[in-house]
Amino acid sequence: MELRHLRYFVAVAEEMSFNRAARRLRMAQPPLSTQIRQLERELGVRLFDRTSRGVRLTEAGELLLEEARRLFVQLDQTTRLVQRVGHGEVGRLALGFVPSATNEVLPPILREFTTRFPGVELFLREMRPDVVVQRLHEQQIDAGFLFLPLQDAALNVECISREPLVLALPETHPLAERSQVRLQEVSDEPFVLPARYPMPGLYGQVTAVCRAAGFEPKAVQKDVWLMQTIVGLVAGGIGVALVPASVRNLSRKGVVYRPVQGLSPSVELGMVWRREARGAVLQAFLQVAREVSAKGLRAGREEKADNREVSAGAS
Amino acid sequence: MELRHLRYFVAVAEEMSFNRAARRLRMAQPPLSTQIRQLERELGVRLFDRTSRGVRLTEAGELLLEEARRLFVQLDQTTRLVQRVGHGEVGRLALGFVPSATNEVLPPILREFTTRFPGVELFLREMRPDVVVQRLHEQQIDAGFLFLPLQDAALNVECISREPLVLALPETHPLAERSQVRLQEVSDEPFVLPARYPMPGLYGQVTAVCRAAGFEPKAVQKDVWLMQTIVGLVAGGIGVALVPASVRNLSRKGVVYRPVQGLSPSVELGMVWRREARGAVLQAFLQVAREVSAKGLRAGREEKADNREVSAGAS
DNA sequence: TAAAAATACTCCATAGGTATTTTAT
DNA sequence: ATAAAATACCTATGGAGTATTTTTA
Repeated sequence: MELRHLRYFVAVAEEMSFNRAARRLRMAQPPLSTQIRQLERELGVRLFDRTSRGVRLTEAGELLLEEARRLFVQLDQTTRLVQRVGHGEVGRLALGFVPSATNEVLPPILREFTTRFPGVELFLREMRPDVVVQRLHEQQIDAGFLFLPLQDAALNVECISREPLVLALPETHPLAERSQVRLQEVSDEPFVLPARYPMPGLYGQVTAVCRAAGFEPKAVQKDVWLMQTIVGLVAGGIGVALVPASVRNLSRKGVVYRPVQGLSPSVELGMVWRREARGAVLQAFLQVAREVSAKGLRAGREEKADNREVSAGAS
Repeated sequence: MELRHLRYFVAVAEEMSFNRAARRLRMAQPPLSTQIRQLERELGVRLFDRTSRGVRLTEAGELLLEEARRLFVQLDQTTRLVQRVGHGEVGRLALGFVPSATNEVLPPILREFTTRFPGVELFLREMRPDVVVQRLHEQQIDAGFLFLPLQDAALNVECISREPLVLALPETHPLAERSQVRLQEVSDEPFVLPARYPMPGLYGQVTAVCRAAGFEPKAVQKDVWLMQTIVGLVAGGIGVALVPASVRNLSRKGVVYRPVQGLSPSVELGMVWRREARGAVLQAFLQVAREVSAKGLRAGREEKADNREVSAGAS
């Protein structure tokens, strides 16, 4: 039996006539008769009583009509749902990310994604970057956000935002007067340093930048996990810190942020997922993230251009 | 989409391989690939992730697999049920009959039918013969049992049992001594006569038989509806009556039944149904009734043969 | 490189069309 | 006599087969 048989059967049953049904099905009457006979033969049951003016359903036919309609409804619903799932419009998505991702990057992505894919159930979990990688391998999360670099053959990585480090100073600090500083000027200051994980990440960026400026940062406090904590310590006058520009969004009282002269936007927040992952929901999310991020990076470049002008004016 | 596509899809999903699935489906691998691609294209969704060792279902595929299986189960149940209904194994059947039908004819038919078609819901209703005809036309009942003759162009009639009239006598009646009587011997007796309906029926039989014997029955009581009442009146000594032989099954105290010499089994109980009725349940019932009745008639002939011998011995 | 799926083509089974007959009112 | 379905026969779409290439782990 094929769906064709049932479609034809329903048409004949509804039209109460082979001729009219054939017209409705855009086909000739004889092949329609043939197909219905095939169906009757396969079932071993007469479905219609043929009279000289049209046809009438038998009891078995009445039953089959009901069931066939139900079946087509079910099939229709199934196709719609399969399509929605296939297009990533329905499903679930688990994300793991370092808290800093919520400063600038994640909110607009999530806003756009939940708007465009309201059928997707989101599971959001903040976690340390090494845990992000671990959970990805364990398939506990579908994608993650953390500071680059990251190398893992099983994972795909895409830079989703790029920003410079800025210097966080206690507002009472002499350099707070300045609109811009050079890194060498803080080479002897005590530094509050971010946590080291089994990966370069932000700590690597900070130390690399300092080394490039010709000094090793003196840690007054290290392995601080949250940016919020870092700027809190800075506000307390414990020391200074190099933090991603987006941390300014925290706008902590008692702390000022100053651009560092000659520092390129080198802090990259990356989006990470399993290389072999194929889920449509994930693909849809990646796509949305890319689009939003493209806007963000464009805005970032414009901002950076503004900065240059400002700094040029100030210098 | 055709069921073929879903069948193939389920096979591939279950085998996790186009090659194995093709083998299971007794077909070559390329056309299988083609059909699956057709399905994917029609749905606009990838159902499998192809790898170099086999395939894996996508999320959409997982969903479709579940739904397709459910759909096939539903289809299977539907076909079975349609077949049962088509063969008259499931359904309902309403019968109307004159009370006399329960003396001999109906019980074995019903016993056989309910045994062979336990899925059929029976509605039984005793009614006057004219009401049987009326209810048939109104489609309130599917078949009826009543005394013949009956002519109605819209109805089919089949004789289901044939029996002679016998003479019911009060046990105190002089003729009760005899093992057999001639009809002329009761030509002056008062008769209890059955009811006349707008049809010949039993009343017609009785009067016809008497007229053939050369007299008109003197009615002491007429229009009696139930055989039970007739024999009750006979037991009360009110008169005699001619009743179908099967009435002897009532075995009313105070009444004896005597065969009437030379009387052929001319009382026919008929099975009646609408000529255009096509219901499978009805057809099945008619068939069973015919089979049982055939046995009954055979038994009847044997009994009659026995009677002849007895009467021959007694004469 | 080896196993699996995709592609390119060929063929034939059968769905569908045309002409006609049969059937039932 | 007429309207509808069945039958007979023909056509051609597309499902399935064979040989080969492409892909990916």
